[in-house]
Amino acid sequence: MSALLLKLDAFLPYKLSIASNMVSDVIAGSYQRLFGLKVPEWRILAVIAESGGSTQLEIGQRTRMDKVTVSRAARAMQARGLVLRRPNEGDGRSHVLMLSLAGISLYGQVVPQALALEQAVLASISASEAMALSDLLDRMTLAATECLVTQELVQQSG
Amino acid sequence: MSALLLKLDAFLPYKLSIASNMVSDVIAGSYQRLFGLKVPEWRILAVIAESGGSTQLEIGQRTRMDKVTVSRAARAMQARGLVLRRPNEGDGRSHVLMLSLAGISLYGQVVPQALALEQAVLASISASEAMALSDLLDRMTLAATECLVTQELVQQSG
DNA sequence: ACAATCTGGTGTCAAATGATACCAGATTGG
DNA sequence: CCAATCTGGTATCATTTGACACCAGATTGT
Repeated sequence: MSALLLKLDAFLPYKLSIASNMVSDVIAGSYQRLFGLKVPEWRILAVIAESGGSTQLEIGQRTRMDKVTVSRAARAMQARGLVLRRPNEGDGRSHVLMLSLAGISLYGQVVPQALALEQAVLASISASEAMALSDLLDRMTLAATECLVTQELVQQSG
Repeated sequence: MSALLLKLDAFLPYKLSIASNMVSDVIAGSYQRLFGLKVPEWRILAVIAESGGSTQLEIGQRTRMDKVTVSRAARAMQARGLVLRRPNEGDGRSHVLMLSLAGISLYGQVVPQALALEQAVLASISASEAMALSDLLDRMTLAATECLVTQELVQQSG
């Protein structure tokens, strides 16, 4: 029928999207139900816990989330008492976000759940396969990033 | 600091999400720019082209898109003259969506572009690695689907 | 030091997405 | 048959998401 063949089920970007959406649904649903956390919120929790303290800018760069998304999620978590804002000594415009005791405690509950979910999703995948998958995802991310950059250049000149 | 260790950068669901979003951005941007097609629209185009004719229900099941999303995208494509609606002889409630000549023509342009983008994203990945990736994504999708089902059961009984 | 510019963060608004209610046609049971 | 229920599809509404404008504070050049 068509000059070139395209089987949607074999099209990798499509499969990647389906897999990611499925996994995200599982994770998002679980965190929402158990902890009342949305995805941006739990990402912020993770980043702050790892770093010990970050500005919103750093969080955005690290997680590739929009700065508006970060702003909203951070305020919600502050309102819930999970996150504290300390003035940033180096720059009066930004603040350093840190976990409160409640935030640390919640993080302690979230981590085992996260690892359990990861195990569930990787149920049928061996450790070496998981490492290979991780590497392949990195390479795809890198290649896609380069595509995006050149696209944006075209956008500007066109 | 934390009882259990969680490195966000090594957390596979997170990496999967990042990779998928990057790739989706590349594809979505390209199709929007070149053909004026949004992701749901191009998926519908692909499904109809492969099947030769589908109802919206079939498209939704096949692509896991919400039926509302399918409905809107199908109407937009009909308005653009890419898609025709024929009454479904077996069921008066639904219609069979088919490609018009313009739709077939557009599909002919879209397919090579899709394959080229796939190649670009897979630039640093060998054919055998791509097959392995495809297989791993399938298994993750399956595992996540099972998780979702059990979650929904919990939701109901709780 | 101060004018001009730049940047982190937030408010506002528009577009996208999904849940719910609803309608027309189909199916089932008496 | 026809009443009751079910299902494909659409309209409506609430929520989420991102683009843009804006503000306060920082940086740079003279």
